[in-house]
Amino acid sequence: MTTRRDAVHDTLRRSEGFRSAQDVYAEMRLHGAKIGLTTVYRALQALADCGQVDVLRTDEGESVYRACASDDHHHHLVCRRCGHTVEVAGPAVERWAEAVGSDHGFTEITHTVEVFGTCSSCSAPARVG
Amino acid sequence: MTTRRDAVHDTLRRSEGFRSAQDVYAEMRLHGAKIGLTTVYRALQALADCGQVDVLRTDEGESVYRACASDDHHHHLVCRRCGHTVEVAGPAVERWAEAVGSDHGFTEITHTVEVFGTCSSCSAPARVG
DNA sequence: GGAGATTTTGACAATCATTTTCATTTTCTC
DNA sequence: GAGAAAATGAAAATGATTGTCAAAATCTCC
Repeated sequence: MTTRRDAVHDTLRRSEGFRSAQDVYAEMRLHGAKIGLTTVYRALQALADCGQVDVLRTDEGESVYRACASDDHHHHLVCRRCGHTVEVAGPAVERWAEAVGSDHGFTEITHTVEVFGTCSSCSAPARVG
Repeated sequence: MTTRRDAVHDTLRRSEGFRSAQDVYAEMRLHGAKIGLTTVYRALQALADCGQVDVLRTDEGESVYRACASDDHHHHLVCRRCGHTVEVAGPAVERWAEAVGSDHGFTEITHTVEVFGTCSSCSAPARVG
């Protein structure tokens, strides 16, 4: 039974940036979906576990999810204003992380890399008057 | 008045890896310090605000702090087992992040980069028998 | 088609790090 | 010292997330 999970996945796919569980829940309820918050959390976790969605932690400690287009390992360039997200590859970074780790005798190296900025739309000067 | 803050900072400096506020608080109390949890939180935040300690978020959403040797921008190679931490520079990564951002029209670019692994001590085969 | 087993769901309570509140204490400032 | 301003901390509040458990949905085998 994946109806609920699919519904959650769909909601996420319709979103542009990263969304929190509470966001997803609110949006689904808004559109009339009959689903509980607990189920949204479980679906999101399940999706994250099987790699179908990416997870990030906000500065406030909230987990946010995104249904990314790319299945491959990639990173995110996220607008800190509107949340607009671009998936980016960074082979150089992958190699760097691996090298840094093994240089220091570390094994089973993983890394987290996220880039934040203000996207062009958001950095456009606010209309005055 | 910075007595408390200094005490917190000192405790952190004596630690090898990243420590949570609760950790720091427990350790200080253990050593007889008379300080409240609230104050530890406040001191840690203040130290982080003025860049005297680095902050990370664990997978569990806990904030962990570290008094780093380097004042300059740097990243961390953290042992996921024992927490042993190495401060590493990554000029190539800085440039990459900047380039990725501006390529997509983003400004005011920041980034988070952390590398995790198992350090040599921890990956040594466990003694059997 | 149906009985019973299994899984999923979701309302509610519990957890837990962190933050607020607010009265008390400490530390200036003059 | 007196009074103002800042720091402290105990306890309550917050808020995301997780656990509980009974009800509902679904599957399985006859």
